[in-house]
Amino acid sequence: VSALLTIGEFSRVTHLSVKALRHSDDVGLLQPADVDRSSGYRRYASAQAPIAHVIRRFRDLDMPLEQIRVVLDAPDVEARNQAIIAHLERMQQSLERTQSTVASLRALLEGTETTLSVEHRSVAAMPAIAIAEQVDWDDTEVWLGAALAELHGVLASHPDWRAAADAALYSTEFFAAHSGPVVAFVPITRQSAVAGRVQIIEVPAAELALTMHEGPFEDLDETYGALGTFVAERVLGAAGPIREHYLVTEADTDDPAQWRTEVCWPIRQPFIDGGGERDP
Amino acid sequence: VSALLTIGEFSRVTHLSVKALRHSDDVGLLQPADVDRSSGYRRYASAQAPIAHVIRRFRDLDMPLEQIRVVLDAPDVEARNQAIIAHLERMQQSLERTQSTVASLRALLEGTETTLSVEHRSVAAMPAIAIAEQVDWDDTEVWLGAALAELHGVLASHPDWRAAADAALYSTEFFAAHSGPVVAFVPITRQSAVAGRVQIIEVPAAELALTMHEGPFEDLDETYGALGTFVAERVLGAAGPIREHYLVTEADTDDPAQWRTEVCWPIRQPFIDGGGERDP
DNA sequence: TTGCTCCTCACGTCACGTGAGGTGGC
DNA sequence: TTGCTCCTCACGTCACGTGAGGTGGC
Repeated sequence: VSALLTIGEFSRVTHLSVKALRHSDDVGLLQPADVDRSSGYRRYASAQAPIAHVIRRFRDLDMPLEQIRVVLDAPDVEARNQAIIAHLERMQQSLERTQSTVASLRALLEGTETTLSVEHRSVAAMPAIAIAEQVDWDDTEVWLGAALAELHGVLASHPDWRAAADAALYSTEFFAAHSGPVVAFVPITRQSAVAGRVQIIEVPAAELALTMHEGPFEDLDETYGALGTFVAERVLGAAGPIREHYLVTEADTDDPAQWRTEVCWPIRQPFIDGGGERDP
Repeated sequence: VSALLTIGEFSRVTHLSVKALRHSDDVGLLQPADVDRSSGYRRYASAQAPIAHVIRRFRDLDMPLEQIRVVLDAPDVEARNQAIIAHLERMQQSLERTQSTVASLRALLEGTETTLSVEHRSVAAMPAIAIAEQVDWDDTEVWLGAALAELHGVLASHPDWRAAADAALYSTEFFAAHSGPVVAFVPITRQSAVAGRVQIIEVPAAELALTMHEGPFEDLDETYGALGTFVAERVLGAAGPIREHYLVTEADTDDPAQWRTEVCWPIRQPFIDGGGERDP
C-alpha cells in the first residue's frame, strides 16, 4: 500500500527541494503519481522515493538531468550500468585534468624564466593525406587522436610513404570561437588510395616562426604566448593557420613532460634566427 | 617593448576565446591595454598574456571570475596564496564528497533490503540551550558543527548540566526551500548563563516516530524515506519540525559508518511499536 | 476561520555561445 | 576593392532560486 504524499512531504522524504521537484516534473524526469485536475496539486507515491534518492545522488555528481533520464530509462541493467560507468569515467578524467591543471598553475605562479629559441623555416608546398573538419575546442585532443589513427591506417602497409611527422593546421577561427576548421595531416612521398574522411591535399607553402614546446598540450598556451609575442613585437605577423608538428607524443612515452611539439606561427618574411626572453 | 595585439591575435596567444575575452573585459577582470575611442577596437599588450594564462588555468579549475579577481588583486603574495589554497581546499572537499557519493550510489543501486525498526516516543517539553538561525542547505553541516561547539563551550565548566545528547530541529521550510529555520540545542538540567547567539529555549513536547540512522549524514535521505513512508502509510503525519539526535558523531570516531543519528518524525498519536520493510 | 501549503508565471543567476546587423582596417 | 575582423545588442543555456500574486485544504 503505497501512500500519496504532498510535494512538501515528498521533499522531506527525498531531501530534494520543492523547486527541484517541480523542475523535475516540468522536464519529465520525475512526475508525480497523480496531479489533481482542478487544483494542480501534485501527489507523489511513497514508492517513488527510491527513484528520487537515485536522482539526488546523480545530481550531487553533477550529472545533467537529461542524462539521468537516459540512465533511469535504460531498458536493462546492462545499458544502465554502461551509462553510469561512462559518467564515472568522464568524472575520473576531469579529476585527472584538475590535478595536472593545479600542477601547471603552481609552475606558472612560481614563474621560472626560460629562454625562448625561435627558428625561421621556409616550407614548400607538400602533398599529404588529411582529414579536415569543424572541431570544437574541448573535443580537439580526442578528435586529433582518432584522425591521426585513421591516417596511420592508410599508411599501415607502406610506412615508407610517410614524408614527415604527424601534423595539424588550426584556423584562426578555431582559436577565436573555440570551434572551427582543423586539418590533421601526414605528409607523403607518393599518392596513395584514400577513402571516407581521408583526402589528399596540398599543404600550402609558408614562412614560419617555429619553436619547440616541451610538455603536455595543456601548457601549449604558454608557448603560444611566448612565440606570438616574439612575432608581434617584430611586426612579423601574417594571416594563416597555425601548424603543430607532433614529434614525441603519447605513442612514444607515457610521461607528458617528454612530449615534443613544434609550434609554427605564420610570418610575412624571414628573420635572422635568434632567441628571445620568455615572460615569467 | 610590449606589442599591441588585436583581440583575435590575443585569443591565439592566450587560448581564450574572443567571447571569453570580451566577457572578461565587461566584468572588469582583464581589460585591454587600450580601446580605440571611435571604433571600440580592443588592443591587448603582449605583456598581458601571462595574466590571461593564469586566468585560463583558474577557469579550468572552475573558479568563479569574481574570485579570480580577488586572487589577482591580492595586495601581496601571502594574501594571494591564501586565496588559492582556500580554493584548492574547497576542491579537495568536493572531491571527497564525490567519492563518498559514488560509494553511496553503488550501495543504493545494489539495493540491499533492510528491516526498518521504528519506535514510538512521547517526549515532554524540556529546557535547552540553543542557537536558532536561518540556514542554507549546503551550509548545514558546517553551521551545525560550529553551533554545537559554541553550546559545548557554555557547558564546558559544568558538564553535569547536560540532560541529553546534542540535537537539532529542522523546520519544514528548511526541507521545502533548502533554506529555513534550524535550531541546534543541548537539553539541560538547570539554568545557565548565556550570551551572544546562545539562548535558553523550551523544546516543545511531541509525539515522535523514531528510528536510528547508521552511517554518514549524506545517506540520511534513505532513512528519511523509510521513516516518512512508514508514517505516511499509517496516516500518522503531524505538523512540526523534524528532530535529529546526534548519538555517535565525528567527535567519537573518524569512521562515518559508525555514526548514529536518531531521526524523529512528528506524529499525531501513539502507535504500537513495530518494524516495517525498508524499500530496496 | 486562520494561516500554512500549494499553484503558476516571470525574472535572475553565471560564463559565456549563438546569431543578427553593421562598421573598420589592411 | 574585397573579405576578413571587429563591434554591440539581444537572446539562449542549465537547473534551479527568488519573489509576486493568488488559491486550496485542514
